[in-house]
Amino acid sequence: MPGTSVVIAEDSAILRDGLVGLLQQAGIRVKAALGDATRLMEVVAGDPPDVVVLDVRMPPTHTTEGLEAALALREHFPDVGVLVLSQYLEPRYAVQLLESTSSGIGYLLKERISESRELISSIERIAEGASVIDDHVVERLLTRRRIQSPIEELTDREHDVLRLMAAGRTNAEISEDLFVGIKTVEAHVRSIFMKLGLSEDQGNRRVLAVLEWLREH
Amino acid sequence: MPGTSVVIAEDSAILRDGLVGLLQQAGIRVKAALGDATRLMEVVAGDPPDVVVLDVRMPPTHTTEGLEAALALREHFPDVGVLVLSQYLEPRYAVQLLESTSSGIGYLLKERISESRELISSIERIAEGASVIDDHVVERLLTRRRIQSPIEELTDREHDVLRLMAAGRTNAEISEDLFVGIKTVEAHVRSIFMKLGLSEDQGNRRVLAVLEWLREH
DNA sequence: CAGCGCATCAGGGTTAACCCTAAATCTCGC
DNA sequence: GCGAGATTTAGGGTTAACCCTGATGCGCTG
Repeated sequence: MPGTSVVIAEDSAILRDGLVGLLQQAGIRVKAALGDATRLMEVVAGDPPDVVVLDVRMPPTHTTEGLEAALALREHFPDVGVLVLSQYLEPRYAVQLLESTSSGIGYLLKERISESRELISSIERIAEGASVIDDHVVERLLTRRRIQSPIEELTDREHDVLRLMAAGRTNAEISEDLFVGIKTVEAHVRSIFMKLGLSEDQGNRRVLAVLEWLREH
Repeated sequence: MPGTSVVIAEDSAILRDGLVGLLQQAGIRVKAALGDATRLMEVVAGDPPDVVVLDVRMPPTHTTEGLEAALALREHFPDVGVLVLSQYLEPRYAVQLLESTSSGIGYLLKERISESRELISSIERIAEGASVIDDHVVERLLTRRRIQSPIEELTDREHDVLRLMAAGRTNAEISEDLFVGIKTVEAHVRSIFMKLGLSEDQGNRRVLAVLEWLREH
């Protein structure tokens, strides 16, 4: 697949340089290599590549700029593939990407790209319209669905209470925080325990509920 | 400082390639670029560079291979500088490195090397025998010393109790686990609260103690 | 040896965290 | 409107998690 073209957006100079080198060596044409996402849209608009390769976290806030850029790209340029590189295992981002579209999307972990062949083939498959998701991410998603945390069964209010419990607040403090009675908080707490399967007397349920909450956050 | 020579050990092909490119472009001679630390010692022994640049986490276990390699290098080749690149902020590693020697050591965060100049100058300063520590790491170390977690003040037994508390066990269960009386566990718990500064009646002390424990583990 | 910290536990408190039942709103979809 | 679920709260329990005081024995150190 000679002639595949890409635009890179990656803030780390080392990684950016490494990507450019690897891709060019593989016969892929690098149209641009940006250090942030601010000018990404206009660069792509001016000279659309086959695939945009970008990092999830980028300046200025280093949170989800890359992801937002990816979603915006898919909206305005559906024909341009997007390969998101992530430092960590963040299935939520991958899910959000997959929900936005169904093809021409990739989500790979940087660590996993020990073999440059993996990266090259991923880009070429995305250019062809396929989707490439890191095995680790897929596995996590599948196991999550199976052993799904019952924490998602909680209502909004119960979430509020559990969040404050996880912040180390007492029931009395939580009732003040939420402007409700202590009895109400107790009722929510009991409901939380039930939904989390902490019914019987084994272990400190309050701590166990907090641990469960922390596992998801 | 023309003629500075380095050996690179970095498992990510992208980063490794990027490093080689950046350094060569800056006039630094790259004697070797390895994907893991297994052959690092013999490569360095065969043709000692001025500086070895390596990642903290590397195959096969991706834990502290890089760090151990760095310590081993300092021991056998005190004249060879070592620059450790870390993905995350892990002050412990930096401390361990600093304790092993006092010069020719560097510890930088990958994210921080947005400017390649920073990397180049760091390598050259290390080649000259200086030490380079990332500002963020230094800051964290200093603030840690000041607001040092009082969790280290705990005795062995108190650690046992807190660990079980963090596992969601009740006092009664802990007393069974440790083969002591409930009153003993209660005494330890009270002592833990006091040492962690959770004396006042604000917040659920048990949960807060667990959170403190989790922060260190 | 005298002192100190640690670990152990008793006895006797207080209270926050729990359970159960019951009931009043409110919203929402059918 | 009517049932379902969410949210709210009362009243009246039980218990685990706490506090305080005091005591014993052990090992280490000055």
